[in-house]
Amino acid sequence: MPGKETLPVRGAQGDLLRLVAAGHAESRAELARLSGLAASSVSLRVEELIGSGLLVEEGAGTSRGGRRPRRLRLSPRAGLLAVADLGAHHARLGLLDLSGTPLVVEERPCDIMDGPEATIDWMAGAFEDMLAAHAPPGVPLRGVGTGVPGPVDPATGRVVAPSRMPGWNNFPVAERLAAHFGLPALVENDANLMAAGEARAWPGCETLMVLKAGSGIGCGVIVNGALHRGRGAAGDISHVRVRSDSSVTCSCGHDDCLEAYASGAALMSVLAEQGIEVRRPADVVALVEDGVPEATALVRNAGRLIGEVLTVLVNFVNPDAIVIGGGLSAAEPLISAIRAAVYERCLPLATRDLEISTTRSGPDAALLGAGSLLLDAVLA
Amino acid sequence: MPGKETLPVRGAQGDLLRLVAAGHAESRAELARLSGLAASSVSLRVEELIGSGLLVEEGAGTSRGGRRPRRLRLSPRAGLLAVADLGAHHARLGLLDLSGTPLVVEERPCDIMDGPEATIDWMAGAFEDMLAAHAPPGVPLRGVGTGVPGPVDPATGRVVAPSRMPGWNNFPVAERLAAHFGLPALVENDANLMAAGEARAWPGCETLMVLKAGSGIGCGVIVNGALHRGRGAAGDISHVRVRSDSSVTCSCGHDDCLEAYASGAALMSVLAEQGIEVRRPADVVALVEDGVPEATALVRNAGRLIGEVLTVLVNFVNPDAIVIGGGLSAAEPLISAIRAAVYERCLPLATRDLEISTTRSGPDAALLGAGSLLLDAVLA
DNA sequence: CGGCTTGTCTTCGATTTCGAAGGAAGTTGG
DNA sequence: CCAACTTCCTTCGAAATCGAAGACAAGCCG
Repeated sequence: MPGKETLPVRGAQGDLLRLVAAGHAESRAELARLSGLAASSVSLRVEELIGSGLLVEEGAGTSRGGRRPRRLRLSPRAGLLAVADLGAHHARLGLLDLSGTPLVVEERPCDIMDGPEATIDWMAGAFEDMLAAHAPPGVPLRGVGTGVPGPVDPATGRVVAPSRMPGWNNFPVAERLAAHFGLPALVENDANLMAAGEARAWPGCETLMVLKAGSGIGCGVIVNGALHRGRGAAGDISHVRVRSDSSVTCSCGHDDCLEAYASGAALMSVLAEQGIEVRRPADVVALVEDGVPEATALVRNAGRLIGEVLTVLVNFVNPDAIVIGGGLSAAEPLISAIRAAVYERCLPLATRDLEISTTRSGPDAALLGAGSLLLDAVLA
Repeated sequence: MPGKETLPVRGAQGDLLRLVAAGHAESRAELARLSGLAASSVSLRVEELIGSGLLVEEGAGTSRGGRRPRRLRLSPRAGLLAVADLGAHHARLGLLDLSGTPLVVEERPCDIMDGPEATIDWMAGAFEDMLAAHAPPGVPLRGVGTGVPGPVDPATGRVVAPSRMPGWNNFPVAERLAAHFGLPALVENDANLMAAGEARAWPGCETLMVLKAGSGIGCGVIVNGALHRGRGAAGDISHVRVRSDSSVTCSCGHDDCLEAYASGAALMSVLAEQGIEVRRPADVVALVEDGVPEATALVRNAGRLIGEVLTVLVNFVNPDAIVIGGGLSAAEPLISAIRAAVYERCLPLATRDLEISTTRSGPDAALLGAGSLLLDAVLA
């Protein structure tokens, strides 16, 4: 009976379970090092966790010069997480086991303009479909989480002043989800989720900036290994004023915001003015790959503007890496223009070991991040 | 015999001592809440710490509705810290007890241009003078720390690529100090020390940006209550490109750095060109207070430029407060120009509860910060 | 004043954790 | 191949920690 009841989240067992689930530890020895507990205590608790079916021993790890460790994993039967990443016109949805490994990921069309009530109902229905189709019998759902394309107040789980989500302002999304499933629920900005997901793919990097370049421009920040939320808007770079000859007024009311020049939406509207039909950021990438000069020039300029904004932040934050994801990140000229700007203008101390590259987690980064953060809520 | 021997830094006693020393806890009950230990265990360990003369009970605190707590303090006889803040032409030096309370603070002229060897010898001599004059007999020195006006590699305690400290590059300052006194030693950038010092004066603020506006422009960042060091240059804002009509080349080799327009040094050189004699940032403040229009306009412009740079960082980091210190911070027009720029251009979510004001810890902020950080080294 | 509530601190048996010692299972290097 | 070393994991008595119960000391309030 693998933990149909509540999970052991308190005390030493909970600590050890968290370390394994978060992917920080894979063996009793590692658990001892990271938890600060004595090796003997770790063995005792791990034996109990295996006994209750939450952990499983799975083969041997690689030796570090001595006896090989016996690898520990979270049992796939310990529970499931249902996660989603809401976009403007479609959503990715997934089921993960408690170690964050996806069982199934789907993309379905939806429309957040229908408002929060309808969208949450739709999402709940989609989750139930997926559970019916893919969840092994007897494995309980432990938590639900979703990303939204707007700022979220970390204290309340409410969406706050979202520019692309009319009708959602101050709606208690997390509360509703929690009530519907009777489970811990998580709501977080989509770029923040991407950052949390990437963080697991960049071991050794304590400080990370993860840029989401899609229709909008978002950024998530990992500081000291943890997501930095600030007041819910942390990581915002879209409304930074950029140096420009012309003058464009942004939806926020100010002039010359980065978003008005370098977001996917801005690029698409310029292309449309030139009579080139594009519907999504991926179409822009396709134009660039086809060598359409107008598109390439636009994308390169967007990269330069983004890079100039990043220089300020790189000097200030000194990240270990900048990760670029989102629909536009597949466009090479964007990446190279960002790299050029950052390496040219930043302090040598800040760029000496700085890596700038595209996502390692791919399109599921946000779902993985939702799993990672949701785990903290489930095991707490 | 109040702990002439080594301090108990390991295990529960160490944890409790740290909590009291850092100012987080003042009673057994608070210690129990913050340490996670059972109240009974806390009482046992506290009794031992009092027995060994490290803690003292000092009167009663204020009731929170029930019995009044018996206040705990670090014994003034538990030990001393010697701390310094090196500037270009003068240094502040102080002796603190282990709870960070200053016994004595002095300002002495010195010249870091004499190079690291001479300066460290000078500092050691000054510390020994002060100890002889002010240290109660039998109270041991537990650690030594200093701030320097340049970046410091957090891993090695070496000064790295300092623009205003020729001869210091890569010099192992911390190592030398530690060797000279045979004690834990700390070396840190001066703005970072200011930030660590201010952090203790802003309880409830998890994320803080502390600007040091003096001859140069520095900034220290507190994220989640801890100093964010990055690669040693974190918090740098002096080499951000600003929007400007003219074009000035900075010492870093790039054009139009903030430092070249808004630092105290830059203001002084402009005033000098106009035939107005000034020798230190305080003289600029005096001119502003005397209503000299050239000085006021210059300072206000500097504030605007600094504020525009801060807008980017406020949107990104979402600090709870921006604290402005350093020699120029006494100039009202600087503060109000910074406020105007930040409140005008930042996202409402980021500025809603943002406080922008001058230092609460005053001119000793850096010394207090050195004490705070040094404590971690001493109790570790 | 005397209950009532809230919060602080101690006592003591039950439980958990520690740490030293040792066995198990590898790697490294003659 | 064997000896020396490393790392991983378990065993078992000693020591620290927990937590429930209660004494103690206030503030609150009629």
